Amino acid sequence: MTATPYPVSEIVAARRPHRKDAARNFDALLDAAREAFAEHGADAALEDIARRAGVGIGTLYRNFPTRRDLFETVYADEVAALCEAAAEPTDREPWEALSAWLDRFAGYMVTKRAVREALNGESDIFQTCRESMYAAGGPLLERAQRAGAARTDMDFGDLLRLVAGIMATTFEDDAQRDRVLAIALDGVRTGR
Amino acid sequence: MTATPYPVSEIVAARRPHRKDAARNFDALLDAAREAFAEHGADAALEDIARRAGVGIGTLYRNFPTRRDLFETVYADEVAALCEAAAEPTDREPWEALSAWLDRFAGYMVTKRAVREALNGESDIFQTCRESMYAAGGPLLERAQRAGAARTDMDFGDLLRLVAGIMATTFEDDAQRDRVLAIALDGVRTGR
DNA sequence: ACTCTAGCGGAGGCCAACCTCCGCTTCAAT
DNA sequence: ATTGAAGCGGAGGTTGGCCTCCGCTAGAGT
Repeated sequence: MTATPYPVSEIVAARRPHRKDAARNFDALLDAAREAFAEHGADAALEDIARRAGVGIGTLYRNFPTRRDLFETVYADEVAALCEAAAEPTDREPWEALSAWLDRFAGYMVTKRAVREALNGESDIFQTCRESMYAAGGPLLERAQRAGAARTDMDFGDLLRLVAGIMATTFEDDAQRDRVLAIALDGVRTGR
Repeated sequence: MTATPYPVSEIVAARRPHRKDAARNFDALLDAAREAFAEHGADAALEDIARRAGVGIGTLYRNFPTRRDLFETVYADEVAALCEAAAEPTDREPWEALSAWLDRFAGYMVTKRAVREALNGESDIFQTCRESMYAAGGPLLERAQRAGAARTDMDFGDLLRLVAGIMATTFEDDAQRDRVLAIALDGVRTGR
């Protein structure tokens, strides 16, 4: 529970209202939106989100004047959590540490696909998210590369997209997804 | 131009009307839909598709009573073309032949993402498509495996999803996409 | 306790896309 | 050439999500 170590964490904090009831509604809306986007994709009905959160549609629009606003905030909130996960100190092997974080990243991406494609890269917030993400996860790859455990002709962006792409696909079952992800990561790993 | 070598080819052929004007409209609608789906995703407006095709909305609904019908037919049409590409005889090395076909597959998937996610696996036609696809492309992988050029602890389905997932993601530029795809395929390749 | 203001909620107008329906047109079989 | 049936198209009713607006509620400072 450290204080906003990444710029992306500020994005949500800055929007959160001060009054108690308003803050509660804000949180409820964010939760409801996350859930609805995961379930129905990017074009989930805003009225449904308000209903899930137990607030009026007016309250939703006050907090998030546009659909895009809501997307951005949900997304930033997720990314902030992910960054904090990467920052937690670990005593694991370089490859293990990287691979464990990628698993976590993969888990988030399963539900975040819809949001990502809706914002489609044309957002300021996107830039901030990317920076925070790189700051948080990049060192994990670099450490693995220095240890000779990961190929050096790729960068962290390549790696994220590789994993994100695989997670965005539907598989027959989780076993197949894991198998495919493992094969792809075999292309990344060196030594061993 | 051989006669419907794969079951999937029958799907479209069976729907195509016999009267000359009707057949022309059917083809125009399919083209327009393919284009619209690639451009606007799965929720392209049907009225817009009819307009592109230069036919009335009534004609669209007569040929494709539901949105799903249209999706399925467009998708089946694409898959049929892809299967024919795999069946063309080649004198290339096993790995080269596989890899070249996967490139073609990748190209199709770029635009087909929307359709795939809309049908979301819950379609009879999907099953037929998969069978034809496996019949067409599976031998390419098997040949590479027998030649010791591809790992044997994966099947053709794993491979397709690996490629499909990567192609479904957005990249900074085509170079990054190619780089990432190459890394992933390094995980598949053996020997060399 | 009092006040005053930030915040609440949902009725209702707007609009865009869906889909039906039916009078007109065009094909092709005889 | 005739004719009847297959096909055409788009007007318009229907649905459902979007967003505004304003009278009411309840938090927080004094």
